[in-house]
Amino acid sequence: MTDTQAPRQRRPLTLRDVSEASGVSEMTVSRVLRNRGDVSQATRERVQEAAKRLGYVPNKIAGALASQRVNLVAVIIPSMKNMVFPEVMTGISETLESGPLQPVVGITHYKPEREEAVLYEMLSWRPSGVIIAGLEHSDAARAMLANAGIPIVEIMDTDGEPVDSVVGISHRRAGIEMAQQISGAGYKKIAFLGTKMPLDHRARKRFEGLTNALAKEGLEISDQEFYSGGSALEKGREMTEAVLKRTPDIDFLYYSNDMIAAGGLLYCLDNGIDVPGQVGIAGFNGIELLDGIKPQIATMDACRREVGAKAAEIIAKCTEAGQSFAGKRIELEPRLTIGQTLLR
Amino acid sequence: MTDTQAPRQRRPLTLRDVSEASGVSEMTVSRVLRNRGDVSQATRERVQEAAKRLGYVPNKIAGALASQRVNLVAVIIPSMKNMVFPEVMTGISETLESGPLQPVVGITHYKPEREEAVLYEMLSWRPSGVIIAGLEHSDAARAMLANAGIPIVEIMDTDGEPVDSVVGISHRRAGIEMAQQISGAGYKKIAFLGTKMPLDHRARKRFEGLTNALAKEGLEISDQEFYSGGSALEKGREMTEAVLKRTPDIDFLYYSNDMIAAGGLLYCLDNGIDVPGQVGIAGFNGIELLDGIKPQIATMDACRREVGAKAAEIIAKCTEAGQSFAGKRIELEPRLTIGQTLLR
DNA sequence: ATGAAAGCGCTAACAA
DNA sequence: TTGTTAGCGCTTTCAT
Repeated sequence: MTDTQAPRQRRPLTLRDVSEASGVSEMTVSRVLRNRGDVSQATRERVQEAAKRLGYVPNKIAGALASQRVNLVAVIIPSMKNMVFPEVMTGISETLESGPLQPVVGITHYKPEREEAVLYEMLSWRPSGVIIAGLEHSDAARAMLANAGIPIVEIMDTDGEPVDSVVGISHRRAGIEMAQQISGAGYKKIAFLGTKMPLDHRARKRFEGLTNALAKEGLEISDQEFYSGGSALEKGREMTEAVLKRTPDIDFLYYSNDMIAAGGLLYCLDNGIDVPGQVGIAGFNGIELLDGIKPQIATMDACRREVGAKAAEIIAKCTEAGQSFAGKRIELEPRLTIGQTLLR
Repeated sequence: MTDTQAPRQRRPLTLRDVSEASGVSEMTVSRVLRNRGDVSQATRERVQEAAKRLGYVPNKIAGALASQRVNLVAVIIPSMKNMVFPEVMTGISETLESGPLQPVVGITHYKPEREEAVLYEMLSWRPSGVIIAGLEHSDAARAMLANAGIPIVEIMDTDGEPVDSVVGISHRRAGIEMAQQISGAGYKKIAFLGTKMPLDHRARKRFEGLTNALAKEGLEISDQEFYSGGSALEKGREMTEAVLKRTPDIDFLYYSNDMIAAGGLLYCLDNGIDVPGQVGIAGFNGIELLDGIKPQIATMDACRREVGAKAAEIIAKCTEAGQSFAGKRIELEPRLTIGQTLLR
């Protein structure tokens, strides 16, 4: 166990300390530590040895100020409470890891005023780019994004006008496609169960897509049930029970996410309700966690990881090229899984 | 794809711009924007108006360098791929939100060398504190932590010597307590199913606690099965099938997390295996998501949210008090849930 | 209550 | 290949 015995100093070490310890100018030390410019092998080694011996850790704050380059990407998402955004984060992290950029996360709790505050906070670090969930922002937030002078990628949703770039799926289309599956399978009495939607724009758009498409087939939503907070699996059970008791002839349950759909499925199985014969079920998200549930739930994959990866890629490319705007529009195809809870 | 006409590549606004626009010195503008010092109401309003009109966003990089204060907390965790760390993050975020501190996350993928790199990276931002998962770090990482001159909180695990503070549960004790439940219920042929453990120190400690405690009762682990990657629910099924086929007289399945335990439970239910009569099942984590599964799985809560909250609190208090060391040790009590998959 | 001057620790640009 | 000189945009300190 070779301990590098750095003294427990109060004042953090600076380049000057390394410079003095190695007898080389600060500038050359800086060059060595960043692998920049031509430095002789001998000098390089002396500097590296000194830095390591002292336990020097560079100060990025100073470096960023001097170079006008901040290798941070602001990531602004509504929540960490279900797997959706952690998965997006995973895609972002994995993509950025190969380069110099690092993600910094801000959570909005689905509140526009929090989003505004978090965005302001983030922008004050002068990040190299912003990845932000959704296309709906307050006017002030949009203004900040538009004037930040850095690439902005709005993610998850493509139904609307982005400030700069957008990566995601069309939730309207997702709702429409599911409606086609449902009506195509012959279901007639359809219920929608989901989160309270005033601020969950993506769930709202799926709902709108669904109802519009059903309307074209002469069908309409026969019952609805909403929740907020609590254990999703448990809420799925409760809401399903409420709907089926209130409207016993319901023959299809469309949930706004897979977790509540799984709760609903478990409720049906427990109560001897035949799925998909008597009642069909579909969710949304393609949560990998649930792949093991039998019967497999019909769902659509929101491509969360890929969304994160593509968004990060846009920022990384812009940063490399020194551009402050990308103007890309990437609409991914949500993969439909029929599973065994929807007749075909 | 409509291109917005926003003026790109503008030089970001500085205090000087606001100063000129409001006819007040930079210093006074700075005071207004930070609510520091005495500034007349009239000046204050003029400055705020100008800042808002121009859309000025302060530069924290410069502010941090000048003030030697960086309101960031480095959070270093292994992964975002299951709900454990996002929940810890939620606890941290919620606690920090009321103050000036902001979390910055680094992911290690359970790799010591990544941990070292991420830590170095993080420390170079000169954060106000570090929250890092686990007590096992490379010598270099420990040295960096010890010499950083800021409060360090190691989280999730209390079985070992922290650099500074520690908040978590004892995984050894968690294993021991579960062993007592298992043997107390009369199970004799016990299998362990979990992640490959070389680097998952916490799962390893639970395993050790379990085997030691079982040994005292004259019992030992009769079979083991490990996995890595993939859908946890699915893996739970597969591993369970493998174990039960290989060792048909197994009467208890102890899983290293609730998700694979749920997969195992579903496998048993599908195959007409009586739980908990024929085979008992227990997991670990108290994943709220799974509360809706019936029968409810026996598990122990790792207090993830609370761990995050307490850790953040320690950093916040230290920062407020200007201290660089806390030396706190907070061992939380994992709550045991017997559920209906373990006889009593 | 307000302002002027002097850095914070580093890097860009140029000089030697 | 190495060193010198000016800042980066803000806050600290001290003067007014």
